[in-house]
Amino acid sequence: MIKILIADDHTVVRKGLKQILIEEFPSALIEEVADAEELLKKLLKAEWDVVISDLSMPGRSGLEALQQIKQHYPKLPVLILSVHSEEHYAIRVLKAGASGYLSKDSAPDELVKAVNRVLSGRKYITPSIAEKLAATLDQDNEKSSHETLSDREFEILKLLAAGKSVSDIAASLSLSVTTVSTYRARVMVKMNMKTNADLTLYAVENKLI
Amino acid sequence: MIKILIADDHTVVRKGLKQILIEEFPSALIEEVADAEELLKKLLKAEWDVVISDLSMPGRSGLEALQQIKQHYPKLPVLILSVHSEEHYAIRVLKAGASGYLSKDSAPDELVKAVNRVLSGRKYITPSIAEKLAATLDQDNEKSSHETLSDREFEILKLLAAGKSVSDIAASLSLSVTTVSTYRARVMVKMNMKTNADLTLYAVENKLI
DNA sequence: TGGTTGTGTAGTATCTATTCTACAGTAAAA
DNA sequence: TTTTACTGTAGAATAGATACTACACAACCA
Repeated sequence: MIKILIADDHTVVRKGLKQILIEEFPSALIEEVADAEELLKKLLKAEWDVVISDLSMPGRSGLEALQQIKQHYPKLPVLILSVHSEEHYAIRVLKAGASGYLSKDSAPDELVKAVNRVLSGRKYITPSIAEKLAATLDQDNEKSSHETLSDREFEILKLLAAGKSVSDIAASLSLSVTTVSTYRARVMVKMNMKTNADLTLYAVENKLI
Repeated sequence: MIKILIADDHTVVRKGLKQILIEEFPSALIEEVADAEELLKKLLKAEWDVVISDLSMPGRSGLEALQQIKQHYPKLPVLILSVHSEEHYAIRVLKAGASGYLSKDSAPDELVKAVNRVLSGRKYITPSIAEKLAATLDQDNEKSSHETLSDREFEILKLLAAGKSVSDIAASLSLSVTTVSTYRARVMVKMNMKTNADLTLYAVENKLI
């Protein structure tokens, strides 16, 4: 029996995914969790064949969760689901060890295809992601400046661009304010910017927010 | 029998919504469409008790669709669903005639509550939206909100939106920092905003910078 | 004409952010 | 395999921003 674990903070999305999967895998055992914490707990309690997880969840982010999963269960295939278009995340996510990246507006049969594929131990890469992958191999210099940021820095960039205060961010990520400020400073240097408004503008232009 | 029509371009979301509604209204007839075009077609073909529609769909937007629906079927209740937080859309959507506004991460029972409510002919307004509504009543809504600002306030708005710091502005205008801060606070109140990022976004949208 | 509202301006106390520095772990390079 | 570069993290001292309150003056309207 196939065991599938779904992690997403939106009930609607969880129900939808479950429905789609049940139709394709009637005999599968499918369970849901609403955040990264629960996800990690469930992994401890039982063995799973595949995890389908949202990228943006409250508390620990999906990316962090993914890294932890990969550390403890390197063989467990994880499919990452995201509201963001592939452009800005796919590569990052795959590098972190995901077996595939799907945007939330993918067709159901793409989901099914992806699940089947990762169940057989392979990766699920869409042609357009493959292209991006190839591109990053060629010239690393052509990439947009935010791609030179570390995961954490990128996370901070988005939050700042969206208008969150340094201390809010620190609180929500359980970091010290000064840490967040340090990230901010590094982002500013790397991206050659000075103010949060620059970040906001950049984020708008590049559809990061 | 209750007849519910769901419009959303994401299959996952449609399935999820349907699932939630079926659990609450087992005898209801629930159909789905994937875009505004189809939605309008379905409305022609049959009578519905409530429409639940996404705001952002390919082609014609949900807002446009809503306006057309309200023109032809003023009595048909429409619940608008959105990925955006209430802040920037709720009021606009309600003004266009929607019976309610729900963000996609609302809990399922909020959806059910909303549906029950609009089925009984009333509107579904969350407390926080109600507050926003009340706030906009006082204000002069004909002109864009920055026109209600005094000259000095507007000046500050532009400088802040461009990323200048409060103390830079104070220095360049030979004012006390606290004075500039006070202007900023007044701008925020008048424009119903919270962060400098909001100002930047507003300024970009309205081509002020 | 006298009350009310909007505007320009600040001070004090407090909260928030930044700078500069540091350190450990890891990945990459020599 | 040593060295170097980058990343994640934070503290102490300092700089910067905000809330709250206040006040004068002009305009408006009753």
